[in-house]
Amino acid sequence: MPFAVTTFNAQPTLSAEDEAYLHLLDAICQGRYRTGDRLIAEDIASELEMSRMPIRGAFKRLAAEGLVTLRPNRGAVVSGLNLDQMREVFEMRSALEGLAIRVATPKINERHLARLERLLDEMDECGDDSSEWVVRHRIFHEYLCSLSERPRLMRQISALYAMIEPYMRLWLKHVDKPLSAREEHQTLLDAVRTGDARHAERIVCEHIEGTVPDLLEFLEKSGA
Amino acid sequence: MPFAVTTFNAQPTLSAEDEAYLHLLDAICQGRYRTGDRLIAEDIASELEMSRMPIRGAFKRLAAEGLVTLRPNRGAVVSGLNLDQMREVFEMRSALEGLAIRVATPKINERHLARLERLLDEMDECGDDSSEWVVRHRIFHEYLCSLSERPRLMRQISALYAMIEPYMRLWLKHVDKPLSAREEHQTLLDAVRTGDARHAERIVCEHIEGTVPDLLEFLEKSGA
DNA sequence: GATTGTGTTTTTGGATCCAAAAATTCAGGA
DNA sequence: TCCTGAATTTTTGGATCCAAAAACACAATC
Repeated sequence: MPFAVTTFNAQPTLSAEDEAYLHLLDAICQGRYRTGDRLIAEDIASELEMSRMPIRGAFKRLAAEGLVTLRPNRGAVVSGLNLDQMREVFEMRSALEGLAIRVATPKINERHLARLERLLDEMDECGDDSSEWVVRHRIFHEYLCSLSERPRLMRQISALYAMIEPYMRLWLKHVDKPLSAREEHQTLLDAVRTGDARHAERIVCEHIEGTVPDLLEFLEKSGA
Repeated sequence: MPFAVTTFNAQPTLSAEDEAYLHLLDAICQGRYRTGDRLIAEDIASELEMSRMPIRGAFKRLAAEGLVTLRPNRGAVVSGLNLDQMREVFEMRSALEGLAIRVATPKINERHLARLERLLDEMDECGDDSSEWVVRHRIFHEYLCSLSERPRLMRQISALYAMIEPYMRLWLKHVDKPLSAREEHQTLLDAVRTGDARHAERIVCEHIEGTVPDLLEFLEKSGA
């Protein structure tokens, strides 16, 4: 039984805690659990058919990422972001994605660019399904950042994106996404293509910070 | 018993897990646990006179911060940083502290500046005690960053500093700290004083990135 | 009707227990 | 002597158990 085994067990049977973590992460990102919701370990445990223990572990991980808040003896609640915190997260995203793109730019070749173009096309292709657009938008940004080959930086960027994802979803469900979206991303790719790292960095920063006012205005009106 | 109580219990009896976390964080930052050391939950549990459970929680928190690595079924080891990872952490520090200082600059008044000057003096005062200098250096940087009033950004910066602290300690124990240190920090404060946020940002970035080559060279030679 | 106090239920944090995985030891063979 | 591999010991991840804290319900009082 030489190599068939490894080919088969491609999924290395993720632990109960991983399963719980993924489940909760997904539910929060999709907005199934909302800001302020209390997460009751026991309920989730029986829902996933495991004991309360791995759930506790998952809570801690989520708390470390800032997605839930852990009050001593009072359990976990979904954190959510108020307007100030939202601004803060976008500022951090801007700084870190800027860095990622700056580092990535000199490493990017034609193959990468072709793939990035394709990811942009795929964003366009999802038409009115704004939820799907958010998913693909994230994939585009994360793939671009990943070309920096900075794992720790990547993890941080992903964590930040997870926090804003439910709000992005909410926003784009209720307003049309700015027509400039495709254009902006295209501009970004063009900047990357020229190989001017600092320039590309500036473009992402502007791109990210540019969406903040509109998003905040929407959230303010919808009384989040 | 109106107010005496609250005055008394200023320390809200931190949980077993918090205690474990703080103990381990301290031990790692001080270099008492070294890169690659296996952390055996049971040993630490009996050392701190508690069960293995809160230790496991602390491991998870440390893993989320990147200070330890958790291999499935094979426990926790102190992560440490190789040269590439070191570079990455400094890049991230540069981006995030740059952001913090940029946000902080317009909020800084004379009182803050006086305090910052005093913190610089305190760094000078510790003479040859390089370990103490590292502590005060961190306090200076973190106080300056904290003036940005961005809690999430602060936590991230602290986590990054925790990772490099043992190496800073090692470095400054074996080489004299650059005489330019005081000068550089003074330049930074001067920049902040002018109120030019972007300029101050550039100065911190240069300050942080400037220490990387020397530190890396030292670590390379000492074969870390 | 609002408020306070008390007794009950829920939920949490931590301890202990157990099975499975990994490390370690050690005996036998090249 | 140096490998190899089975038996033993550690160590881990998860389940269950228990005491203490918090939430809840509800009756008595103002």
